[in-house]
Amino acid sequence: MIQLNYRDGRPIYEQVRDGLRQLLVVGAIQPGDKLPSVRSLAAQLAINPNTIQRAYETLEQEGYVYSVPGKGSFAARREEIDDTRRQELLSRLDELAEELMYLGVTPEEIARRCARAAEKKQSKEKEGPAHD
Amino acid sequence: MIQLNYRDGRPIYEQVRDGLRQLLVVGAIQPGDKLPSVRSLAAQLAINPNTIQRAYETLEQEGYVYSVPGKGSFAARREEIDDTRRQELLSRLDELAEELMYLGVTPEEIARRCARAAEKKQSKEKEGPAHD
DNA sequence: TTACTGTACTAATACAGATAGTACAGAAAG
DNA sequence: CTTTCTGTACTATCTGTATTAGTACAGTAA
Repeated sequence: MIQLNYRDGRPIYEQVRDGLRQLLVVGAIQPGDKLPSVRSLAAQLAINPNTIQRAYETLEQEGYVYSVPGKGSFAARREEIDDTRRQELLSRLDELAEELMYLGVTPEEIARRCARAAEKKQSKEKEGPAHD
Repeated sequence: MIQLNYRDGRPIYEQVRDGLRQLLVVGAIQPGDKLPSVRSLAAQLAINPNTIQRAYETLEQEGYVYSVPGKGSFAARREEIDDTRRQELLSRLDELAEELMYLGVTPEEIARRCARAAEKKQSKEKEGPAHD
């Protein structure tokens, strides 16, 4: 489900967080789906449950998941995701585009790559149940 | 010249590295220009020279600057910058666009932001001397 | 020579990531 | 109710790394 890389300089909890977010973005985990429990995922990845919990905490702050004590953690609907995450990504996009153009990449090339990513997403898109 | 933020979780040498790279990208530092020496910049920012040196090392690996013992560190020409940096940025762009569209941002909006960044760059662009 | 430059070490400190262990409360199923 | 799962909270401990401090060497230029 998630691949850890101990040689990577990034902390484990960040790798778990980014890995789970990626599963949500590509649709491997649908809105409303139940995520693995803190303890089960920790056992599966052979790491400490506290590390998993930290990853879930940050994902909950971003709005990607919500947790219910005693029940579990679940994938949120896209509409529920906090706008601050969107704004942060847009800021990163500006910096990224600016540096890419300094390196000689044309705006057309950048737009082309974004469009290609758009095609990859249109092949999915289903409806997930609400969580109320 | 560079603003340090000790509350930020990022290491100081990363803040220095990113700050210098930003100065290069926006054209505040032109190709061929001499960068402040390791010791002077360290004194200016009130940090240890070793921290500055580490920032310069990584910028040199990326190809943005080159250092000559006894003379100083200089901004490289854009053509000299290693292609691995370009490829890494393009990969990040793909992930960024994918998540942004998951959050409801349209490809048109993404392209519009990139175009705006392009306009900001066209107002500069001069010629810097070579370093041979 | 003198003073600057980059570079390369070592040692010590401080902080964050990660583990281990324990504990508590809510939810679901027997 | 009991059992078992769930998320959550807290402390203690170990480890790696960021950072500082200090020293040293070689190349460059006035």
